[in-house]
Amino acid sequence: MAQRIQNLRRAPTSDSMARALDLSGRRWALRIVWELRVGPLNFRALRSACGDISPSVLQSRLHELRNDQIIEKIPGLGYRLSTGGEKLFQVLAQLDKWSGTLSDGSRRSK
Amino acid sequence: MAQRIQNLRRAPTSDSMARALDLSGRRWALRIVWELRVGPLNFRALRSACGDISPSVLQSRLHELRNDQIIEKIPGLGYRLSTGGEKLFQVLAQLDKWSGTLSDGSRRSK
DNA sequence: AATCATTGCTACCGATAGCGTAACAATCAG
DNA sequence: CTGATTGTTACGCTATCGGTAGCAATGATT
Repeated sequence: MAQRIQNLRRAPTSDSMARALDLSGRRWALRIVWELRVGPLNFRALRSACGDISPSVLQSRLHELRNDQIIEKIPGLGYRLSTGGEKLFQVLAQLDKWSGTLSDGSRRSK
Repeated sequence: MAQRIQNLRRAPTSDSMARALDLSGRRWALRIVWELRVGPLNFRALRSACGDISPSVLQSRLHELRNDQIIEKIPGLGYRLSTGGEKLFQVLAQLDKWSGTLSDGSRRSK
């Protein structure tokens, strides 16, 4: 593993990766993708799945995610992952596994 | 009542995953981890690697990431990924691959 | 020692993003 | 019709972010 890091030593962060990281850095963006993993959810169901996130923020994220073609809106059904979104979900599945190792004594710092 | 269709079966998002997603949702958090993949960087180098992020935000993220034991501070060397941080890096490597497929026509929406 | 450069970091403040609540029109059930 | 449920927007408030400047501490150079 130290070797793997070694090999990447000179690769600068790609534009696409910077975009992906920027996307991830918006509140609720990944959570929304994660909640859609089980199938389509409509606006209100999605909202409650995310712990009653503010509807204005949800609306923003939905637009952005649609813009990036990660989710799509199906009239009468709600929102669901696109093909690309399902690929992103695979990554999040890894994150889910990793999250189990997150130290527990970590509450918001200041 | 239409809700009977929605909330049938769903593995609820675990607390640890919610924490991980929350962490990812803070600006620059994952980018910082990503930039540290090449090895330790000191405060100013890290800042410039992230595209001259505001030092106050960087400082906050560094505290939080240290709190979650994702990075550690090495006196005289700067900041580097901890063991857990390197595991997170593996996940980000997946994200990096995925990012290549991110649709290009997506500029910030509002 | 005096000077200069570099370091990590903080202070300040304007700008933006996010939150919470309340509503709205449209649709559909009864 | 009435009443419930939908997606969505409006509003005002707070928290977070961003940009610039500046500090004290350390180390090198003269």
